[in-house]
Amino acid sequence: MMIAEIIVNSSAQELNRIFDYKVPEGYEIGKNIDIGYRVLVSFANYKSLEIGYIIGFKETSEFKCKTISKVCDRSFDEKKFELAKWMAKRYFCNLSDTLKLLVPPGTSNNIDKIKIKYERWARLSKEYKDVVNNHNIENSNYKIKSPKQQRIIDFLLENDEIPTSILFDVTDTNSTVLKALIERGICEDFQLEALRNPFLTKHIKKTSKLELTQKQKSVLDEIKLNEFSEYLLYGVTGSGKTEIYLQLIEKVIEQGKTAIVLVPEISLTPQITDRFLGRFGRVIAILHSKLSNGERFDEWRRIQNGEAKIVIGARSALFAPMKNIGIIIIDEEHDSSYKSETTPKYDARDVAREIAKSYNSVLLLGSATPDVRTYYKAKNTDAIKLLELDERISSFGLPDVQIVDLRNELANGNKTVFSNLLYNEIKKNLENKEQIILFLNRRGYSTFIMCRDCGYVVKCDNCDVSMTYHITKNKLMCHYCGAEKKPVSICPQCGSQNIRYFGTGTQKIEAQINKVFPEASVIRMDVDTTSTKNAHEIILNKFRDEKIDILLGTQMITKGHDFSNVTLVGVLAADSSINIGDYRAQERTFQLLTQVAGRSGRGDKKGRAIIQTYMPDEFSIITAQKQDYLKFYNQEIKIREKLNYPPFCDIMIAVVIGKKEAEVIDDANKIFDIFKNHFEVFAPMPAPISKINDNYRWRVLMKAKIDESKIDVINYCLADFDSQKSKDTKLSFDINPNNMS
DNA sequence: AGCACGCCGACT
DNA sequence: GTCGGCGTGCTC
Repeated sequence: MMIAEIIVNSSAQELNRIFDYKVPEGYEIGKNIDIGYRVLVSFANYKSLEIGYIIGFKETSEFKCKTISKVCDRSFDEKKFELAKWMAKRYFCNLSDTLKLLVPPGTSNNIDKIKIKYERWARLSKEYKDVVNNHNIENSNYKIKSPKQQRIIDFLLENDEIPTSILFDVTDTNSTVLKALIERGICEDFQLEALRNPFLTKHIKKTSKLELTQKQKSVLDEIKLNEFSEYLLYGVTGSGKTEIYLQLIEKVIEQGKTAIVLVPEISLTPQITDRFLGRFGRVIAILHSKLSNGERFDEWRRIQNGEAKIVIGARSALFAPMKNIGIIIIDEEHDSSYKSETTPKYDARDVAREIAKSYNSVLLLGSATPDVRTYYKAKNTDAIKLLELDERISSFGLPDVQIVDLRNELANGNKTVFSNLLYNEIKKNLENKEQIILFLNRRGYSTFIMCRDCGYVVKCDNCDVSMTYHITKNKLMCHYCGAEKKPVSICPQCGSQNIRYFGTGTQKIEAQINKVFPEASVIRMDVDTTSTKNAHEIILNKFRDEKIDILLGTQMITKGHDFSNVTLVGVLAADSSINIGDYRAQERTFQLLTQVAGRSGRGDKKGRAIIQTYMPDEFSIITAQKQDYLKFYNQEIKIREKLNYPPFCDIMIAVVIGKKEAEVIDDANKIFDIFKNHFEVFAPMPAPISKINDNYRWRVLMKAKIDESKIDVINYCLADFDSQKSKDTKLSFDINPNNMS
């Protein structure tokens, strides 16, 4: 009697354990059943069968076991299983939550929903071909009178087998004509598995290896394949990082290995995928959130059967069923999309490191503006090797960046969103038929209080963090230490009463452009205009091909696009990212501004960028003007050290969520009591968004330097809390989350 | 979690 | 009487 150990597909904490089931007759381990197989089992008194995953076998069980109802496909191998176990522990979630990542996305809850797609093909019958080969057509009963039928036969003689959709298209016929031929025994039709193609139909220029500069060559030589090591490739925008990726992957493929390339939310960067497609063709699979479930399923299958050797995708592409991974590349490694905000709340960079270790392969992080934590680690430890590319390949170098102090504009009576300088430069570009990108960072919902005369922003006395206005309490609060202040109506710095909260959206700007520059054509790109499939690509292609004058957008326009005719970039307000109430505010501002400025002057003309701001003295803005990452880093790291922020510690955030505020507060206090014995814990306080969907949210913030042993302590504390907590509350727990909840 | 069982109040 | 509200308990 063989017993299989099974994890059921439920994220309920209570069911986060192994259940034993009998293996049905006729199954043999290693042959048609193994660790990683997906099964259907009868579970509790559920009406329908439950999905489960086999994670082990044994001879006997202390329970009287039910038998597995159905053995499905194999979802993961043992290496992936080890990874799932590691992740469940490292990210404090159920094994079923991490196992779910290993099956094709969209199939974890319903296996039968996605089906293999079939396509109808046509060919000539063997009998007919025989007759043709013996030149007996004229004498046979296969003589054709209909010209349409003749066209199909001629085409099939040329092409052997062909999907009917193409056949009908080329020969201008239809299925009735084919049907007649089939009835006469001349043609046959058959079904073939079809793969859905996620690429927008377009021709991609085949590209070949570029000649590397001396700097690129030495970087390439420093990366040693076939052993685990982690590298940070710090290279200024336009320094040729992508070509290094391409040549590394080429080497890896030559060795018969595979490669994973992560990019930030891939649908935003068609240019990167085009470049990979142009070099490698369809050995590339692509995985991202905008794919339909069917497309994703097919890409997954192409990877599984070995047809695809290179995967490009968002963070979840790490879990594609690749074998023999030779390199993992994470482009724009500082991007926040690499950190998952939903369970399991993993950081793709940590998971990638774990995978690279298990395959003895290389992890390469690339960025022009590395995460301060990554750069610190590369600079101060042996864990990451630092590689640098400090020259832009374009002969014009980095764009000229000018800063406009919006306080002066206001003082001079200019109440529009365009400073005089930006207005004039836009005019110039419109006259010269050169394109413009305008960027507005509308990120976040947090409002902030600022003096329009002197630029003063209310900050917490204890932390270097701007304070957020809480309307329910009518108070300003610090999201880090919980300090409160009364809202100010008079500027404490200059005494002005001209105090306002800010928030302007791209739509408003679009209307203003139409008014101020009626002669210009504008295309807007933000969440509202890119909800449909391939919308990003369509908008960007339109901007490029139809020579639209101005591209206006949020974050999403900053990533990896290469428009040679863009010579002016305008940042309408650089402040909104500084005042987001987060210790990473300066870092994000610097990254954003550097990236957006880098969009300018990528062709054969010198680029310019204009940054409008109320805070021209902020070091993130000053260093972004010179695009001087090292100067920014050196200043930022000092502040982080002084205030004990990452990389000098890690920040843990526990949020208790529930309908009854008293229970929520009670549980938040329990968290505080349990964790205070092991960590530096701040007193519970309402989360910055204190109520969502009628659920109260209280937050407990902690600081600690996290290592493997601390992970054990946290797991122990969480289990302790779980045994004490109210049934009606939920806990969200995350280390170094993107936002402070 | 998801589902049934079971114990009390309101309604044709 | 019984329909149905949701509190309780179990899942190999």
